[in-house]
Amino acid sequence: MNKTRLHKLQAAGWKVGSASDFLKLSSEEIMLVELKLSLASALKQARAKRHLSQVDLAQRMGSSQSRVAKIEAGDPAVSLDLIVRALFAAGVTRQELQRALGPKDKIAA
Amino acid sequence: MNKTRLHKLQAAGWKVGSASDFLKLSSEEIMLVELKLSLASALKQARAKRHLSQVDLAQRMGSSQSRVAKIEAGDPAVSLDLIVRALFAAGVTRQELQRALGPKDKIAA
DNA sequence: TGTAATTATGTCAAAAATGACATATATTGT
DNA sequence: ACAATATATGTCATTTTTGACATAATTACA
Repeated sequence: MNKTRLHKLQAAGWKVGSASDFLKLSSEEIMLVELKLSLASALKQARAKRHLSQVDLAQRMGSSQSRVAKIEAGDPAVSLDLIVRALFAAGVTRQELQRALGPKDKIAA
Repeated sequence: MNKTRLHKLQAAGWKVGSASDFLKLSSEEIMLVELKLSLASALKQARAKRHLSQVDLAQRMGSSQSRVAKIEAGDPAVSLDLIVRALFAAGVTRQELQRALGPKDKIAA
């Protein structure tokens, strides 16, 4: 998930200690991962609610079944873009997406 | 933004008409673009509110000033992942992110 | 006005993500 | 148990995205 970490120095030096810097970056990455997992979960629900198979959804979004499976499995090598595209393809509205970002994900029948 | 479109046929054929299929894909892509633009806007606000320069933010997220500029400019070749990472690096909470997804983006002083 | 700081734009090699495919493993209905 | 159907997992060539860098344009402030 990280890149060419700790190169820094673009303009001025130091700004943040290396230890807290490390922790900060980690926590932000954790937030992103958690966000993705929430949306992956929301996708599973949305797809189930509409009785779509992974193949169906893959067709709708111009992707493949295996990729849909990976999205729902929370595969780290899946972009947020793809997850959100899947949600939209599954018929999720922006408002529903917003709700899915909330603390408690309600399971509507 | 699209890929190897219209290859289809994974399992069964047809499922959706090509015309409405085209429109559907377009509308979903539009939704994604709009979402990105909203978040780009939210980032600009968040960064301004905290008096961070693009260089500051770039350092915080281990990226570069030019990339931050591109995020905020709504450059289509910027991933949702990067946008959200920028928001988190700018100190935006998940709850605030949720609000930013709402219909009206309130401009808090 | 100048000049320092900030932001915008373009390019590119390297890194990451993608769709497609094969195939394994459930799950469901008979 | 069997056969469909659905989902999971692994691999890989191609496409997309990335950070870095150069540099232009804009803004702020003396």
